[in-house]
Amino acid sequence: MKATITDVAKHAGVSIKTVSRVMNNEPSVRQVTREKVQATVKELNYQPNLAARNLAGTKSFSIAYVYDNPNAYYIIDMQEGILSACRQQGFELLINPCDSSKENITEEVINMVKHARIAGLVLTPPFSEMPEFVKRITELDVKVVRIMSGDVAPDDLSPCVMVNDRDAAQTITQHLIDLGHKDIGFIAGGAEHMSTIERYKGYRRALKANDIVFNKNLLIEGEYSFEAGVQGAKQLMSTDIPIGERPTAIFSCNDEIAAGALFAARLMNIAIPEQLSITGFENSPFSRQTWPKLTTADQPNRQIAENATNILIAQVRKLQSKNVIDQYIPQLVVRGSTEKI
Amino acid sequence: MKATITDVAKHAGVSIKTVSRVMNNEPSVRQVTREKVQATVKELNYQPNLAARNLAGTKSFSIAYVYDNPNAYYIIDMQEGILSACRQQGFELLINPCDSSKENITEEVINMVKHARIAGLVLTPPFSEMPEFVKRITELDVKVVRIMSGDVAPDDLSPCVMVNDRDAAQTITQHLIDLGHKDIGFIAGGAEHMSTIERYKGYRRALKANDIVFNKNLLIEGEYSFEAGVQGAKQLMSTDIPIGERPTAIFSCNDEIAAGALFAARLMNIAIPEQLSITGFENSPFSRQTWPKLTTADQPNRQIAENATNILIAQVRKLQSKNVIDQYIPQLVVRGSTEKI
DNA sequence: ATAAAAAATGACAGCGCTGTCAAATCTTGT
DNA sequence: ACAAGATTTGACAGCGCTGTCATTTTTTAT
Repeated sequence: MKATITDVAKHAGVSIKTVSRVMNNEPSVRQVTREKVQATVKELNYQPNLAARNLAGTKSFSIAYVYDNPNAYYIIDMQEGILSACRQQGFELLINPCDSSKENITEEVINMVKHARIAGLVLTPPFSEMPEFVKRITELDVKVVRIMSGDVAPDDLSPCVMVNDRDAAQTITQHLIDLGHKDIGFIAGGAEHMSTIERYKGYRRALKANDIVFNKNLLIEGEYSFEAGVQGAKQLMSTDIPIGERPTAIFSCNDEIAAGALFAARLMNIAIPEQLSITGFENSPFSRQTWPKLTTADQPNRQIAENATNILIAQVRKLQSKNVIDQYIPQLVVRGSTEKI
Repeated sequence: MKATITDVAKHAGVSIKTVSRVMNNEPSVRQVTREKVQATVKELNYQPNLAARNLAGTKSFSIAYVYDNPNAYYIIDMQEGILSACRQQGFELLINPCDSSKENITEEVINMVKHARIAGLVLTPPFSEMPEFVKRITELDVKVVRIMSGDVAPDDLSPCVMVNDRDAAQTITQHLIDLGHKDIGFIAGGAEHMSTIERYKGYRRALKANDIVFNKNLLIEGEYSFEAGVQGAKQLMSTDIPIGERPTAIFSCNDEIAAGALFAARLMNIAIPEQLSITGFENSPFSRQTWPKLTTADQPNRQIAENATNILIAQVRKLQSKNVIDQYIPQLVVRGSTEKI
């Protein structure tokens, strides 16, 4: 029924070992032989049996996705991207929900990696941003790829796919400035997230580029939640503040915060976007579930994950030894929550 | 390093075949022998190698989760429940995001099942509620478990874990009635979802039980979205309707709709819960991200999925041949969005 | 107690592949 | 043209387990 390596070998008139060599991109196969085998593989639609490979060889064809993130939409997107790359390359995906705040989480993941004979790990925040954790993992005989916020890799421990939140945040802020806003509030996410730091830097950079003096009263420290958005907006738009000193726009560190800010504005009878522009970040379903819909920044999570996984697999297969660093810049999506002043 | 079946056999003083029999719960092993082996297994912390099992045997130890659902929170919960059961029972989980509206999705899934030699499938809505699809799948040599809305299984094709939305909806409605509400609006989800039908039935049943006449002007057909909630609430609370005829409470078919309704109420300057009580369903993160927080119904998705998977695995291992039907009733969670009239 | 039937156990091949190592073939320099 | 070396190819064992079937042990019937 399903073609095996023996079938391919017979059809191609070579030994199974030669087929094995071709399938594993090993050297010491003449070009003509290689092509002959590859043609047969295609003809018979041969796909190596993963169980047999894992059993026979010392190599592994398992990739694990270790995650801990309250944002289900993000996880699902990532997972599907990773899965897509794995399927295409004949790897299997093991998913591993973990609690990153757990005392001995590092040991736990290390055990898992050893026990399940994992070839590579895909890491997203917060794991990708835990230096000690990453260091310990990379000391093992496992390849790692990190997806994280920033423009350059923090070290050379592994390939990285960087999400340039800074540039994207600058673009969003510039969008507000272009609309005539000068007093732009900033509601931060949790300071433990690199993304918050990066987005803040982008915001500051845009102000600077436009010679707008930063007003620290417009900065609200918060966390990535709806509630924080509500509180932040209330604080920024408080009636205790003279009208002229209230911001005319609010940069929220993500869509959830923005939704909260929008909500608060509504409570305070502030018209959006007429009296106040609000921006989000992430282009999550949230950003389409508000009224007006949120101007935000879109990052193609699925694609980022697929790309990262391909980089990881290239390392696992030793096709690439140096640590590739890739970068994505989230793109501005203009919707109804921002308007000219 | 890791114990193999040979190690266990040697330690226990039996042949590997006997160990194999014990591991697979096969008959023809004396009780004393079985216990001796089991003790050794525990002592050496032996776990059968999945790759070898899949390779050698005709049986499979792979469970697949086929899903298609826009609600990421639901999927993540389900997935983690399924994963937990699989881990405990030595099965592996393959995840399979699919597009249920695709023309030939049935063929696609069948191919996948055959190709990957899947032992069992976990199905959630919408797949679990597609009779033709389920029928085709169960004709294969694959076990299936369905998680779906209802109180009794629609047929005997597979074991089912039923989520009794009807009773839960009745409880929610009763809660509103107990608070003194008589004019209770109902904003439906998509009619293609069993859950919508069931929740509607529960709502009607509660009215009937309290001798409240159903007013069809209070029924809004919608879909599971924030926007539908906004529109539904606007319609129900329209100023075109004489004040006395507007509802004093709204039953929304899920939290997302409820969040929309809440939003609309805010727009119309209707105080929640003073002037209008609103209920959700599902106890999703949504229900905690509104102000006031939503009164809703909680279903332990993770646990439901774990339980369903255990039932599935029991079938796969032939420990259970008749189709177990289990039932969960979502529980009322009272929060700030409902109040005495 | 003994033969026949039933139950328990084990020997061994083989699942599809990779790793090792030996054999065959091709290059190169003279 | 030929040996020495380099490259390519293949034969075969074995990964850890299950399925088949033969063998041993236990039970049952006489």
